[in-house]
Amino acid sequence: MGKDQIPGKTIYRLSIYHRCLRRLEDAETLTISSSALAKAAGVNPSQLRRDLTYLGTFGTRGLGYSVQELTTAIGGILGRAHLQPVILVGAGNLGAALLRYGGFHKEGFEVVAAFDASPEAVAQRGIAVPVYHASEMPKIVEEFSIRLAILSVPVEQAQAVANDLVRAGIQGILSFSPTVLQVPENVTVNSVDLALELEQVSLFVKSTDSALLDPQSEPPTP
Amino acid sequence: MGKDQIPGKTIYRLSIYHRCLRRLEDAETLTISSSALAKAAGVNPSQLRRDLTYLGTFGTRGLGYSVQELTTAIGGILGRAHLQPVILVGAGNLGAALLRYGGFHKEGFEVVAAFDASPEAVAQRGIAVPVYHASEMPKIVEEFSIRLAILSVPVEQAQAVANDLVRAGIQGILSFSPTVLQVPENVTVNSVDLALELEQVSLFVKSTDSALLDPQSEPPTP
DNA sequence: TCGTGTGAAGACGTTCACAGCT
DNA sequence: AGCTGTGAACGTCTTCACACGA
Repeated sequence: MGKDQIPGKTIYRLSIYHRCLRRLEDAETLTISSSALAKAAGVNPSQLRRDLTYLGTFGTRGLGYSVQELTTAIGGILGRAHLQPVILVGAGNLGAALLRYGGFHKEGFEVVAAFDASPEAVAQRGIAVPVYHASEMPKIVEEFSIRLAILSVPVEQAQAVANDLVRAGIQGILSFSPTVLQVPENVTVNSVDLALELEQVSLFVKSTDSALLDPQSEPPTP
Repeated sequence: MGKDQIPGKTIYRLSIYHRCLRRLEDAETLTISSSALAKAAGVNPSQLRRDLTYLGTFGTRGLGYSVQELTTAIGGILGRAHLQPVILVGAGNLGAALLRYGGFHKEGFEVVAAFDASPEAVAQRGIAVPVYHASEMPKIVEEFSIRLAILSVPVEQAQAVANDLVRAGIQGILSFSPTVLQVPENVTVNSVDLALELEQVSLFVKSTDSALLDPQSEPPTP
């Protein structure tokens, strides 16, 4: 089929642009230039323009882009029509915090249920989401046709629980375990390893005085 | 100076290899082949070997790598000699969870102090780290020569607090705010945007049936 | 004049494929 | 036979630089 697929990195940046644009909409800005938006998003202006060409032609030469048009165009690609349901597995320390985190909802996700090995213990205040025993997970995933899961169980259990999720029909996992999960290739895993991210910062800081590393790409300093 | 700098992406993977190797050490494995380690780390064997050439020659042809030697060699690059002190700013929902998170310590970091606008409110159980008022931050950063900070304040305050951190002498920031922080170029920022990461998973999941995106790079399915 | 859209160039990262050591 | 180390090919991403439109 069409060879005009959008590269993964562009998709990632489109999400960032979309965030910035929504903030501009709130500020009732009407138009913005590639360089201004690029600065807000922490990228090079050329890159921004290149990324936008995947959507078609939206800018007005000599003026910039219509904030509203651009927001709609990117929103169309990202498909934020309705709230995506998500489950969370492992309502421990980090998991409970994620349940209280408002950021997911703001980006169009609704955590509809949480699961834990001992749900009673999670009866902490401030958690509005129902917490079930882990054994109930497959039933609920099927009942509500849920495709996304947040995995925040201890490392030792991560692979086993991931297997359960895949078996239950989950197609995308956001994992917080410091392990590489082995899953079938039709399942998408995105791993956020908090300690590793901190380590990267630390390495690039040291690099300034020891000059051993290449201050490139990933850790951005915009 | 030497032109043989190690690329950022390789550094990132070296951290992953190091983790895997330590796990192998615990399991008392003596040697491992590039393909086995690559599988555990979720990368291509060629890539692993290429990455390792930045460290020199460590493998034994026909056999593989000595787990211990490799661990030491990578550890040397990553410089995990002693515990790095870190502060955390913003001990709210997510921040408090990070304070209780053991993963940082396991990777060689010690969160020595936390700061919040209302430290009294953070007098929750289970937090071993002292929590000070935000105004005390510069003093403590200087006193203990701290270079790294974890930033987990609400979005609206993120840039202002980041400015404070930079002014206090912090050189590396791990931020959890969904904004691009503007900092001087001698300061490293690594931004972990939880909602964005979840969104990426969602987009790559949808891509399987709508076939619009390029299932490439970033979201790994090893 | 200002800022977009884009060919072309360049830098970077990944993977192949195989020579060579054990 | 097995597996590393690496030249070379390939593919991807980024940036430059400038023509063109408003």
